[in-house]
Amino acid sequence: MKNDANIVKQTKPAQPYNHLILEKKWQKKWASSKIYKSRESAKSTYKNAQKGKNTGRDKYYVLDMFPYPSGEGLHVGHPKGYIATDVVSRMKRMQGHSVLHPMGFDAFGLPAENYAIKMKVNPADAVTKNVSRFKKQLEIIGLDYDWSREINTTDPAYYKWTQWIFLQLLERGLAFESYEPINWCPVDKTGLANEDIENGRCERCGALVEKKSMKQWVLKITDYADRLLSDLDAADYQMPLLDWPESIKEAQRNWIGRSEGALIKFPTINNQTPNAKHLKDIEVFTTRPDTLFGVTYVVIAPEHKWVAELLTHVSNKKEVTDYIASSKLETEIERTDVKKEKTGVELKGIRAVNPANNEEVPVWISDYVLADYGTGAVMAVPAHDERDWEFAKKFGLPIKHVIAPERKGLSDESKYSFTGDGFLIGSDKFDGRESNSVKKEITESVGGKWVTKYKLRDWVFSRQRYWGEPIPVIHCEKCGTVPVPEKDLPVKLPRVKSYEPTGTGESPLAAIAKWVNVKCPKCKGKAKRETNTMPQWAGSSWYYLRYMDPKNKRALVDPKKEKYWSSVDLYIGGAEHATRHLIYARFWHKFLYDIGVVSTIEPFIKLQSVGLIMGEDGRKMSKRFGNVVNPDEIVARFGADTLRIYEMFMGPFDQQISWSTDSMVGARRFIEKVWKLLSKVTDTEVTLLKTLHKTIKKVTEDIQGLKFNTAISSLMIAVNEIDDAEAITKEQFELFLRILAPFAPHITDELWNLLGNKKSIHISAWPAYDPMIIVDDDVRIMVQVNGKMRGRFMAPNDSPQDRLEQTATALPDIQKWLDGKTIKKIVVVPNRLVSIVTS
RNA sequence: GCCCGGGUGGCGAAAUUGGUAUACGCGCAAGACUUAAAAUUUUGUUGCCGCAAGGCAGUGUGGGUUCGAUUCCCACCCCGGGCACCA
Repeated sequence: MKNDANIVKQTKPAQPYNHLILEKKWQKKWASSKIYKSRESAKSTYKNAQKGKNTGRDKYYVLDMFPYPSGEGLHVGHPKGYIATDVVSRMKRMQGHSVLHPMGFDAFGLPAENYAIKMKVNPADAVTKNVSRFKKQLEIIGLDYDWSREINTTDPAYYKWTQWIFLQLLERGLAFESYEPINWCPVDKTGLANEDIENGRCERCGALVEKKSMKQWVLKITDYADRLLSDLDAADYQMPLLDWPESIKEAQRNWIGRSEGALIKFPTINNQTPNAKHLKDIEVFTTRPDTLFGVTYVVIAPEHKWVAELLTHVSNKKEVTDYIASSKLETEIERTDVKKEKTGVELKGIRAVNPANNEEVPVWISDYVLADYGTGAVMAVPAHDERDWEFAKKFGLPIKHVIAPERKGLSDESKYSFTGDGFLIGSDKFDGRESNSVKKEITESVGGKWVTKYKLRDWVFSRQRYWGEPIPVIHCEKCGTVPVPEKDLPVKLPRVKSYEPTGTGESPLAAIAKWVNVKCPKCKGKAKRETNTMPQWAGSSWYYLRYMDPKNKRALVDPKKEKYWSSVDLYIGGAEHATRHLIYARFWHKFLYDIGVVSTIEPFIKLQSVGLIMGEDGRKMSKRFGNVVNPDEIVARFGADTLRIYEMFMGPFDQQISWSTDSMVGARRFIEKVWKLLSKVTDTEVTLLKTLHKTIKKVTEDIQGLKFNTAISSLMIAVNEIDDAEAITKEQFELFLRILAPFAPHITDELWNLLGNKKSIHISAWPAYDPMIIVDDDVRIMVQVNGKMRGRFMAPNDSPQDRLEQTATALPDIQKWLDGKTIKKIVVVPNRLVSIVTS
């Protein structure tokens, strides 16, 4: 019936769909016609922003987290995010935005270096090779990147500016040398930042992390802790509230870990001498100063310098030093294990004085107190803190209740520590007060200070590895640490034969005398270069700015002192970067804002995380499991358009999902159906307009909202309806092709071309829907009786309520249920339902 | 332990944010085409009862609010993620 040749006047003979020929053809055409070349530049972005209140409305900067080019190449999961940005970027371009959609490579760092060591090649050569492989793999997917802006973090012209930013940090005291013990990975043989550790293990290799004291460069990210936290929720005059997934915001909040509390000084005395000589003050940090009267002892972290200072007054020196030594041997994971039994030693001969009631309490050292949080010492209130409770129980220390859950007094007689809020008891003049309301008052009464503390630690920035940006600093015997003058940047990483980590705490660069020994820039005397390199995250902390320069050459600082570098409008990548890359990049961006280089306070306005694609077996895709699916093979077999449709249709974009090659047939059938629609194009007017306009609305909104799966579903519905119809006009088919184009760029450009269009569909205008066409003339009204669906009928749009009531109650299907009952109430929802309640 | 998500057919998932639960796709079953298979195509596909019309149940579990709850509230159970001896 539907193939009746008398009705369908074909414009073109049907030809078989050959994705291999067709996709290659269009990829070549796009490249030669340069339709994806971005006109956007940092400068034009800035100028656009200056034009009016519609800041950056014209430009649209959509960015993928750039990959590090591993030797294994891409698997089918990697392109998911890239396809998503591609879909958005294509729609935005068609909507008339000046789109910036670039790609580059994050090629410094441990993964690249370890791969090179394993394969026994120089990392620089491995990177070059891997990058070209990655690019080939990306090209066949038909992504609209502007490759003229490609960047590579290992390019000296690039890392010159990574080094430049370091120098700016140094100049402002935000980069400094530290000798504090840091986390050390014994396998990768390098120091690590707090962010590089997962459950006490090296995030890269899984080795147990050790503590090691050594000279380190550290960035003072903690100076930005408050802004990194508050700007997650702050809208600014020039910047909307960050449109980020709540889970990532929350992960950052947890990571930054703000808490408010009191600093309180406990004087210590030597209680062996007759007149109790005052030794020094131990300052503690507590979030519960309301429990101050319940303090029964004080604990200091064993490695704290105060312990060493007090040691001469301690009568059990040996015991104490033994404990300090043994706690040093513990790994981070042993020490911070929640379930670990408490250990500790009392500093005998010393007492601390509770400033609230002048009570003398013992002083202990224990590794349950962390040296690098708060002040490294705590006041212990076993009655109201679970850790202190456990410790007190184990060592038989007194427990004193000072908070009662209810006003009347203790409800449960001290069987456990009560950590909730309540009413003060045994607290002198504060008795009866509500615990929460009295914190600041108690703090003041003992001369304490109300402060804010963060869990965020400063960023350990040195790596004792070869493959990273050299830290641009020179150590002079006379002048000390001297920054490399800006004119001498970049400090190039020398090409070497041996680049394996030494494990000595020095980087392999230290062995290259020719490179290390330099003249001091200040006094021209003998000096040595800093041989540590920057961590993997350095280059990626500002790379999005580099893309904004069309020629990739402009200095990061504008000669005219104009700050025009801006933000990314949409940023897509893995959620695993929540507390690493995304914190570091925000930190650097804010710093660059402070020194006048960027014009915005946040780097990424909208962020979306990609859900991982797992192997068919549900495990992470990995060579190890043999479950890796290669995109090249999928593209060869099914076509890039099919791969794109499939990956976008699999499920909600941010959700983790297992790959299924079998399920790809659905996407392929859809593409083939679209291909066959060409034979339905005719002059005859048919009633598809409403369907098409509804689909335009849905697809436009869904792409905007990154709901690609439902966008494709509505495209499928449209195809099915067009297929069921007898024909479609050229104009209507063109409407459809244009909203499909972002998802399936090759086949749509081919069909667009076959319909007689000369220019690419991807630079055609995105269709607008007509709200008048979308409105339904008749709507379906449901009828409920006592909350159950009992019937339905059609009525003109916007029918009056009484009219709907009448029709509904008169329906035979409904009469049946009303028989013998009286109507108590009728609820009418316009254009939707009539709900009847009977007795 | 604390904090974020989430739990819907055989499977991946939809649901205008309080208004027809299961759209779209996969799979499966039956039919058509075929010597046959693949491909294609048609029909069906939440469960139970029924020849059917239809009825009853049904969105992790148990309660509640409402004419009406996948959606809101309370309690609990599972799954994923973040933080965690952070005082």
